[in-house]
Amino acid sequence: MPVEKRRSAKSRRAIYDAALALVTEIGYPRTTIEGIAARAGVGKQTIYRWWSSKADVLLEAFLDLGERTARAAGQEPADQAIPDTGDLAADLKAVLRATVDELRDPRFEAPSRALAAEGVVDPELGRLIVAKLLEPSLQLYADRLRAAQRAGQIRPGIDPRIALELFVSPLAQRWLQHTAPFDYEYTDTLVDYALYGLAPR
Amino acid sequence: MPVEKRRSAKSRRAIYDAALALVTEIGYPRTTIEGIAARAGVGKQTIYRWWSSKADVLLEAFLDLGERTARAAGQEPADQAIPDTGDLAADLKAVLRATVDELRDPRFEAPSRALAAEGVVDPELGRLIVAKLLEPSLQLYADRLRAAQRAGQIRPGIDPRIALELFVSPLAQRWLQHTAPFDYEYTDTLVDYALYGLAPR
Amino acid sequence: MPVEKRRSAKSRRAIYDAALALVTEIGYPRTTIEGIAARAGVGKQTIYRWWSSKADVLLEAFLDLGERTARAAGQEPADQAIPDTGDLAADLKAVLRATVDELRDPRFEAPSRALAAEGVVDPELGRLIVAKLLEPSLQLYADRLRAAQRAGQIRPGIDPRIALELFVSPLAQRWLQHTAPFDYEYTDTLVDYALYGLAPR
Amino acid sequence: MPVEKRRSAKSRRAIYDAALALVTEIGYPRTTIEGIAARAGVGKQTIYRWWSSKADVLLEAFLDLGERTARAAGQEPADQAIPDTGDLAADLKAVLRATVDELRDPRFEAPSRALAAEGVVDPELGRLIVAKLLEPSLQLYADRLRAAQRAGQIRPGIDPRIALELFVSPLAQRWLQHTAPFDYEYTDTLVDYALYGLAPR
DNA sequence: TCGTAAACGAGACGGTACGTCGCGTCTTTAT
DNA sequence: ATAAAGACGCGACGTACCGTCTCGTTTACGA
Repeated sequence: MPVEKRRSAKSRRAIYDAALALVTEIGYPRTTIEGIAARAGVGKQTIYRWWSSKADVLLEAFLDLGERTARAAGQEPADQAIPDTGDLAADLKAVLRATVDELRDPRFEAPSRALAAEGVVDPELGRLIVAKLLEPSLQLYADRLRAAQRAGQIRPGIDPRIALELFVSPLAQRWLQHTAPFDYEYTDTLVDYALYGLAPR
Repeated sequence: MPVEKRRSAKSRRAIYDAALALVTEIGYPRTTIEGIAARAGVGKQTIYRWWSSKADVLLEAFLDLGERTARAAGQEPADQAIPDTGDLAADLKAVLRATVDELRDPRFEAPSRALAAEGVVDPELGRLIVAKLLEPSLQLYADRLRAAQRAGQIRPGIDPRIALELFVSPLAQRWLQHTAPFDYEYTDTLVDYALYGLAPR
Repeated sequence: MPVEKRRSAKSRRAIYDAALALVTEIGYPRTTIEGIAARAGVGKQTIYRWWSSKADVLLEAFLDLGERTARAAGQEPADQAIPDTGDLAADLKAVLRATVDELRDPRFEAPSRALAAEGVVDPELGRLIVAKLLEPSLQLYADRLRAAQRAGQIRPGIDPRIALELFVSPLAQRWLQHTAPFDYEYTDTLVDYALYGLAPR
Repeated sequence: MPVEKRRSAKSRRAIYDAALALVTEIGYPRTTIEGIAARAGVGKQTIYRWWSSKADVLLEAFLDLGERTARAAGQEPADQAIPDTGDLAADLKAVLRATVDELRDPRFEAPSRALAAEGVVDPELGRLIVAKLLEPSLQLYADRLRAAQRAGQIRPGIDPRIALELFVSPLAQRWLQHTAPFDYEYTDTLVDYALYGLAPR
């Protein structure tokens, strides 16, 4: 990357930090590029030079936050996977409980809501979010479901990419719209319903 | 409503039409109150007098659109319900297919995406949207599921308010994020998975 | 003027005052439209709405200053003329001495230098300055010279519009370029040279 | 000049050419240092290293242009003088006609107007312009007038430094403000008026 | 003859001001 | 008397240049 060579790492850090802080403190709509630049002690042009929009800055800042958090948790970015203890229901419940915790973390809450909202309305950004943020996680679910399928714990005809939506989408939806309690009991229930269905057996 | 007495029905109509048209034509972010006023041939103050924000205008315009559309389809606003032919799967599939059609209608697409996005980020608006737009529909699903429960087609312990999320949320999520095909085959599959679960029976 | 009816007199006054003050205090190049707006307690748009450029603001402010100054001196704007005591040389010397005083007044100095400079480089503005600022004064000189011509104090073939340049232009030029002393002695000399020529009589 | 030893002659040429071309093509205010650097194929720092401002560059570029033009006309830079045929009026008229031609040359017009304007507003630059650009020419007029004085063609008491302003300043003023025709007839008239005065003899 | 230090091109950087857009409020004009 | 029309103070937009500051890369010197 000869183009990026001259890029100032210090400015980039400061911009990420400022963007995340502002979104958390005053909310996404009241966060402005001027505000980010001022808080980061950076010229506006330095932002416009490398990012195309407020949402773009936030997306990268958020991805960076994710990486740093993961690294701080001792994980290499690559070796993430859903545990496979042999008990599919337990494994899924555990992961969803962790997701609940994460979505409630105030450092994540504001930026990810903002990105979700913006992605709904800006198709280009939406595609980026799906590709960089969502897809990797969904892939992990799909992998785990396929393993369960091989182990005979899931019916052979089931499409894992659709199956995972049965618990992932309701969770996302409740979080986005805070329509109802958002807790471990809920996610546990979701897994049970999804695995065993609604109809009598 | 004595306060609303003096309100001009003609202006209101013009404002609704302008708002919906602009959101469809140029998108929500580029739709402005000034633009709506100009297009409606109305003073800005007339908008500010009755609505508190761009989103507020759009929400009411959209509710009005829904009512007019329903009325045009010959239904009284009150007697909407999910059909009950006795075959739960078939009934749900039919309703979801109709939902797919509606969400694809360009007249609905732009405004409802805009509202969904704005609601994620603006809690006050989010509450309004849930209450006025979503809740009524969800109630219909819950009613139908309860009927099925009474008929023994759904296990007794199942909570209908969670159960309905198994097919409604994935649908909503795919539509918001256009992550994958959005068609009848998909909704049919969703109903099957939800009713009969993923695990072998 | 139906268009100007809505114009705020208070803002206009504040803008004129701010513009003149800033040009005097920090100089024309460092005077900015933002600065004027801030000092006047006015939105930038209010300036851009009514004037096309910084120079345009300053020209009008300066014309206004001239009018107010004249009115404060008790004169009606219309009845300005060069005195005619019968002694042409004395009359011209008196007027030029007054001009020297005015050009040295710090309230006039900065704005008029700025306008002169800008007019040299911006033809449109230059035309305005000549028409509104210079031409009226030059006309007075021409009138006085014509009267002298009728009285036989100036040769019949002389073109008054060129003749007046013999003393007016050197004065202006010295002022603009401060090349040399700028005082009563100088202007008196100018009048003598111009009236009686350089060659022996 | 040990300091200037390493200075690149090629860059200097390119910068002069770019500066003059840009001022002519797009005008002084829209000419920028970045623009000059880009057009000259030179880094900005190379300009900042040797000149202190846009005006400074232009002044040197213009002086250089003058030297090159004079050299191209076959003259040594030093032996410029106003001809002395014994007929003062004729000599002055001839020189002023040449000045008219030069001031109309488009290669000179734009840069010299720009410098004149900037010099009015920037005292430091104004002093430089007077010293390097104007003073030498004025000195030639003063010399010629003194010679005429010695020859008895000008009254003994006349101050040549003021006398020359009678025709030089009006010419400069008309050119700066294009208030009126700028031609041979005008300059001839100026010389006549200046030499023989306005009053009857 | 070859290092080495300068000058160089390129262009990122922290800034300031630009001229525009839209906000929400307030005032005027014309029904 | 009630709106439309639109001026107002304000704040942010995205852009253009400013003058400073690294970056490698020539380039010409003097050791």
